[in-house]
Amino acid sequence: VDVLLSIGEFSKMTYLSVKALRHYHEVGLLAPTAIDPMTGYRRYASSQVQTAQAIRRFRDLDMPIDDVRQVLAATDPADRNRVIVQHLERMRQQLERTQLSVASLQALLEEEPRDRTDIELRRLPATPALVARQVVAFDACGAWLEPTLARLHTQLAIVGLTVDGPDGALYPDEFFEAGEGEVTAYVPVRAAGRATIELPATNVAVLVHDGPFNDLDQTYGALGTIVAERGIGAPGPIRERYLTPASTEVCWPITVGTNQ
Amino acid sequence: VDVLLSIGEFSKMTYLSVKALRHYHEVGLLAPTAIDPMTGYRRYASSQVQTAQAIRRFRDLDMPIDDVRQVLAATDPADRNRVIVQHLERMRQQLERTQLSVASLQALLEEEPRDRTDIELRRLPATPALVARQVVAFDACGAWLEPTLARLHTQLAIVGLTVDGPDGALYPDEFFEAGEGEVTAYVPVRAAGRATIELPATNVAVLVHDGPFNDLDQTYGALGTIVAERGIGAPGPIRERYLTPASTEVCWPITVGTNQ
DNA sequence: TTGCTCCTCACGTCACGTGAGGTGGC
DNA sequence: TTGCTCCTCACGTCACGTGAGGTGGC
Repeated sequence: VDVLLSIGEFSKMTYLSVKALRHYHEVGLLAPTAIDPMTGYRRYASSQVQTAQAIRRFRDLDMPIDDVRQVLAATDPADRNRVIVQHLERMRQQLERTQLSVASLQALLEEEPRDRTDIELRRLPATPALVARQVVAFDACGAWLEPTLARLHTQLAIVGLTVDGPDGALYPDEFFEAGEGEVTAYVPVRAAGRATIELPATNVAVLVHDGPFNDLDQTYGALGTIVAERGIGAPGPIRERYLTPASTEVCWPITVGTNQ
Repeated sequence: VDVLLSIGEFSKMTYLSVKALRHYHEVGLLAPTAIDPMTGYRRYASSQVQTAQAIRRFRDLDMPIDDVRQVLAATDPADRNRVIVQHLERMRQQLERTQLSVASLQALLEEEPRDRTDIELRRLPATPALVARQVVAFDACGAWLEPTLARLHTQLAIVGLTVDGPDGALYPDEFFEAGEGEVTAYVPVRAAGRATIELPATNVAVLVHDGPFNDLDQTYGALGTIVAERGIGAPGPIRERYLTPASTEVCWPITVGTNQ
């Protein structure tokens, strides 16, 4: 037996507010089974309770409405599970980042800020490298960079090139200023080959960052401040060189060379 | 030495997008140190980098801008820490809820839905009780209910009244339909006293929920469906009775008594 | 008849992002 | 002069919430 329920009854049974139900109808996520042609009253079938509860649970986990729509539309249960698992995985990563972020923030609030003056002016020579370029959002960068560098190393092995120095990446201004930009991940190689590109030489101010990536902003702040104080800033992408998992060189473009 | 930075330089040093910086200026969260009167160009002092980075970290944790403003405005470090700790505590609870929610969802997707027909029609007699009423949002209810019932028990002991049955709460329709409503938490007592109120008698359909609170929606769905199928629904608040930590009676108001 | 439930429509919220159109500095 | 950075202003986005003004059913 399938009864028709008023929006109020349906609301109590699904924990969805009346406003939310009307919204889901409007955007086509969950349409009532029947609509009274005279009064416009929405009538929901009791068989819709399960679907509505699933919607609420996904929304509680901040799954976007479009994704929820996909889950519900998937006739193939494999498709459905794929979307759900993907979202739960994103959630898990999000939780992890949040926890790291909280820990880092608490440490920051307790510590004295370090005075960083150990910068070095250096000329980065032209570097042949295997590269990968991609427009990446600021928040999505970590998740992109790691597998991409791994992939480049695999390619290197296949082509028979030899690694010549630490991995790195170039970040253009708009990556920071607009929150999205074309990032270049690279692995330097000993000899140029068909698949390689030459990164141009640049003058940079370098500051080494030791510790978790979450605190990298501190090094950017310190380095950028020193460059600005000396008035030696130059246009061009910022480069990061990943010396070890716990140590990163931040290279800020400047006008003068090492001869200063 | 305190240099003035363009919005683009400042963006790179703080990981805040230019759009975000302009927004923070507009809402008065972070004003540039100087504004070029001719061009309108914003100039940020290098000493503002720390503040801006703190803002970004709080915003990364979804702290509302108004709360961030409070943190920054707090001259008293004790005040400041209180706001931060409060927010981190909210974050922690949020994470916990999310994890429970994910686990519950995964279980739900694997299990067969149970067919619940073990409902009982019952007349709840008029009940003298010590009560606490409060307008509570749906999402904030759990956090309110538990300490409130504990407080009522403390009061009881002081006044010398005797508990007479399990704790409970009344939830009016708008609590579900608008996502906020005046919830009544109560502890039944043996004899009415100056501090007690009598809950009126009602006829209800009862379904027992066993298991985590996260799955309570399933019981609401099943019970509401049965009540609707039989066409015996009546106006009035829904009552929950907390038999044990793992077992809750959901009582849905109906028109008929136990004599059906 | 009264109160209750439900309806639509327009606008608000939050924290920005998008994009048009334009200007200053080198 | 050209390209680059920066500016304002108006509107869009997302998932609803708010509130006005009104109607049907018992």
